[in-house]
Amino acid sequence: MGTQATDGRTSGSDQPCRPLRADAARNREKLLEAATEVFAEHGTEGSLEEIARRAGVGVGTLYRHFPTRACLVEQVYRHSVDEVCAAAPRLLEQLDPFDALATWVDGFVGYVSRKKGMTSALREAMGPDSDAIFADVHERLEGAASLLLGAAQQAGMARTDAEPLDILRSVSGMCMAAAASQDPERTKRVLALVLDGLRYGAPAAEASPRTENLASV
Amino acid sequence: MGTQATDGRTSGSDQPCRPLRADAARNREKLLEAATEVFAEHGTEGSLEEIARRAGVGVGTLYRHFPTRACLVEQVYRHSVDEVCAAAPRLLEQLDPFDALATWVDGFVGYVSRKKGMTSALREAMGPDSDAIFADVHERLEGAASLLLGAAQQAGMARTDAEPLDILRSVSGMCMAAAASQDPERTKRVLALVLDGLRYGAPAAEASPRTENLASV
DNA sequence: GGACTATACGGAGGGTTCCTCCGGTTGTGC
DNA sequence: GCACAACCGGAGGAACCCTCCGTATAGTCC
Repeated sequence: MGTQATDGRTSGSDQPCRPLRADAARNREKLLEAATEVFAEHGTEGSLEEIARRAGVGVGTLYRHFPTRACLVEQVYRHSVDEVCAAAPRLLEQLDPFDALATWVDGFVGYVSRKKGMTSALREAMGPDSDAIFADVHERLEGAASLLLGAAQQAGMARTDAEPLDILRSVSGMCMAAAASQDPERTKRVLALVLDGLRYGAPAAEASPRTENLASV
Repeated sequence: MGTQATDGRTSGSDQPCRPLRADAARNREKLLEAATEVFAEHGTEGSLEEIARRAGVGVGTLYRHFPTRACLVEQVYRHSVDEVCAAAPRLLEQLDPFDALATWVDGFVGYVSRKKGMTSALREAMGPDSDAIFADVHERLEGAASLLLGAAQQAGMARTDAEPLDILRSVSGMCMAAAASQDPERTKRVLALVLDGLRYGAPAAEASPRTENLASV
């Protein structure tokens, strides 16, 4: 559930201040989860009191951890990215390289749709400061994609002329378009298409499409 | 002040229902103006009560005319487009073709910066229905630009290989970038640059840049 | 194990905004 | 000039925002 890299303080500053007290850390985690839910349902404008309620915590606690709505949005966003990135090496241990890639991409779709209004909310609230966040996130996502694609390529299960950014771009682009047309079925179809395209022309090609067996969203 | 094409009912449906009563029409207009102001100042999330207050009208009246925030945003948006489009032929009567074009583009800058958060607010609130609005608006804007550019080209005052969409795209793109960098001076400079570029290579070229005398925003 | 303190918690409360509802007012057609 | 449909205003209940402070507890030192 929790990712190992998320027990930092509220802000991005990495000053070595004393770690959170146990109960505080617990509540922080619960708040983050509740906020993820609420933002997914109602967008970034969802009620903060609702979030506190779902986390089983008073509003005061919420405000102490995240003094600002933007601050909360940022942390939820980072948390979401953490999870996606952390999944990459884990999947690689459990599945064969191509399936790992396919499953990861499926998770990435979830990430993209969850982050829906977050980026614009962040950009609006933090101005130019947001650039640093996005740059960081971008880099980490590319790293994860690179890891998986590289493995699939080395195993001869993905064409060698594809690049990590190709995947990120095409998938996130697809999600935007699909979100606009409100059609989850289409998302699935196009996703399968991209993945098959990725495999097409790979050295070890017995390219019978079998991208159906994704864990569905 | 009012544009001739704006006395329609609240929604986009063009059913020929009886015209608004005189006082209602007045109030509608006042509300639209107030909303334009408030949205420009505080974005699409500006207070509705504040809008009613500025229009010198009760909230009830506001809600009767515009049952939904999205509805109000849409009308303000359309109203804004109406004004920009209606200005084109008028300018063409009053000024020489190139000055008309330059002045219009200057007004267009105002429009772009005013519409700041509106498009995303609309898209969010109305989903796929918003596409029709944007298509319509897009077409009308291109029509206006085409009228002015055509005239300038015929008069030999603008290069002939430019197209209306070039202007719309470059100017609105410029505005976004400029808005991000919070620098109105830069906007002016870049705008002058675009306009001079438009004139460069025109048949009747005594191309001494004189794009300074724009009515400033 | 017990006591002490920095840290964290909860929720009451004052202010703002949202939206609805209905009694009173006014424009319009006859 | 009259009657009525159309319109107006703003009170009021609900939801939300954010702050503040008395209370509870985790961590530490003896």
